[in-house]
Amino acid sequence: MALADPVRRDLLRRLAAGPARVADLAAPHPISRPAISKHLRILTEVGLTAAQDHGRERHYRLLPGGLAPIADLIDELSPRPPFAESALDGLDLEVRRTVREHVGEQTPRTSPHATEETA
Amino acid sequence: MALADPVRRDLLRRLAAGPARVADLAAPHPISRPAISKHLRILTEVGLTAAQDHGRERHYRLLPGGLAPIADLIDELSPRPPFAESALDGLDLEVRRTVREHVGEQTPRTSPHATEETA
DNA sequence: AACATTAGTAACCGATAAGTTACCAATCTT
DNA sequence: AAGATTGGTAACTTATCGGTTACTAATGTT
Repeated sequence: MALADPVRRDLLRRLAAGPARVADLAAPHPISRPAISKHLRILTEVGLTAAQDHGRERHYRLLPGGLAPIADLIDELSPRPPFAESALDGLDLEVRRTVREHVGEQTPRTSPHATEETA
Repeated sequence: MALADPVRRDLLRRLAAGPARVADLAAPHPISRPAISKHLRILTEVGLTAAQDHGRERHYRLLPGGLAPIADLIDELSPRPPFAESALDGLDLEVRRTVREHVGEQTPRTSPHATEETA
């Protein structure tokens, strides 16, 4: 994903404040200009930015539409209206939990990763 | 970023429909179960999911709050109300463009990446 | 008690990604 | 026209990532 890289996110934030030349975009970053160039290419390829040449400089700007796919994903992952099924699953879990509770047990296993709750 | 991987996005979509066991989460994917385990660890580390043990099975569920950071980013990148500065930059670009227009020029350079507009 | 099932860890491998330096092209400046 | 500025490409290096197989632990089943 294009948003995966912190440098790229930074570039986008900068561009959210308006178009900018490559040199200006690169300035705040400790990495080489070719590296910035690559990031800009990636952002452009996925439709998040676009460029316009003005003589020897190139102005990049944000294409807000490019965010749509991610926006879609996040609300696809927000079980807002129809959390009916979800609620049922939760009920199911609750039932099983309650049942096991009455037999008495602990759950160690091989130090599982961040199991937080061991209901 | 955790959302960078398609498998992970799939797991999240599945979990959006309610909690699930690891085996069920792994089933639709052609990759090995340890690979799924890794993905689940990553998702859990960034706070997108959580797990509960039920005997020998482990139920993962979505933690909707985990999406906040990305949600924040996307609307941070949406120059909605204060696009005043942006508008000014655009104007500036337009001015320079217009000026150059009257001198006559083409812009080839070394086959730049997806320059689209060469105003 | 023996076996099957569920799931995590360890160690390793190949591909990808992000960075570097060196170089070139085009445009502006003087 | 010479030199400086701007920005992209090429080739390479290294670190990270996603995957694999082999193994182990714990729980459930018969």
